[in-house]
Amino acid sequence: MHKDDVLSIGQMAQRSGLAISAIRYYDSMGLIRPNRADSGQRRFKRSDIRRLSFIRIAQQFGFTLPQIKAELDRLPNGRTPSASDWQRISLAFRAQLDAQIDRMTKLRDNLDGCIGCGCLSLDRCAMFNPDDKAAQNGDGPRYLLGDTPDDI
Amino acid sequence: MHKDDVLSIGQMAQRSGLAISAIRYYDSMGLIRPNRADSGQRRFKRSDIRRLSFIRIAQQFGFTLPQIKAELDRLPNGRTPSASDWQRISLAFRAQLDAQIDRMTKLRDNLDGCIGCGCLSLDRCAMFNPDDKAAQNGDGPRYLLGDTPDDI
DNA sequence: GTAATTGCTAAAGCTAACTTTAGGTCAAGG
DNA sequence: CCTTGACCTAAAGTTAGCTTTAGCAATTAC
Repeated sequence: MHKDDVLSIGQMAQRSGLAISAIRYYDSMGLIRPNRADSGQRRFKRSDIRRLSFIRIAQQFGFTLPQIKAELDRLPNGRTPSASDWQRISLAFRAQLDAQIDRMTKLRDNLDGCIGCGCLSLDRCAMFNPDDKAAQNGDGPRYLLGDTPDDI
Repeated sequence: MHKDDVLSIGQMAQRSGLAISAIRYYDSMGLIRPNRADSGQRRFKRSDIRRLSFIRIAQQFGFTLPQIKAELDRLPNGRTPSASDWQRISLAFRAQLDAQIDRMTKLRDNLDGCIGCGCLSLDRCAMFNPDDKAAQNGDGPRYLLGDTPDDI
């Protein structure tokens, strides 16, 4: 009953939907640590499928592989995420996601204000000057969408 | 009065906040087409500052340089975006942005449902199975966060 | 028993959007 | 006159996250 609990890399690829090369890459990065057969072939535990799923999801949330590795490394004894681990981790995911949505939404608000506003000054336009950098460097007013007399 | 209307690449970098190397790169990609002095140095028009600003903003919206170039190329005679150009273009931006926000929001909804749901099946969990791929490949039920008897 | 499949490693290649480096030109200041 | 600084090109390097290639070993199928 425990013979089939060990999976080859090809089986892992099938079950996870990842490419074999990707799994090997994760191994090289230390995100998974499969055992090795005497021949040198990788032998995965079933629970490693979960690790791979976890990696894919974390990537969707915009985390880098080093960040994901850091999260996995926090789990004692290299175990795969349990339900309570998941709860803690998902809160971090949620924060990351909220930040991204927030950024996008602000961008959209700026854009919406900009579409109809007719504001043509680079100094004042929130779209072209989101963090007010241009307003600080004192190069004088510049024009964005309207042509300055000199431009014509 | 028209002497200062021509800007060197260094002045462009200062005014746009971009690195000189980036501006040269955009030139090599055909996103800007500055004139050249007899010496070979690039001579920019004031309105090119607008083109650079445009590039930066479009990038924020997730467009690639080839896409941005395509948009700029649609402007007759290589002119910089006018107010009405901007209105048309910003609608495309808006669509792109909405799609991204939508994607993120769906992800967040999945996550929220997942945090508390205790759903441990890879088959049914929306988070780990967003496009129902796993449900199709008939590998039988697999477990994600709960340990299968065999895993212990 | 042999052929096909699967696995292994190390190293190079890929994409995007640049930056860095190396080597050279040109205008202005002291 | 000479040096400094801004500019030039072509080519190589960078980062992330992989994939591809080359060359070889082990496993599986018939």
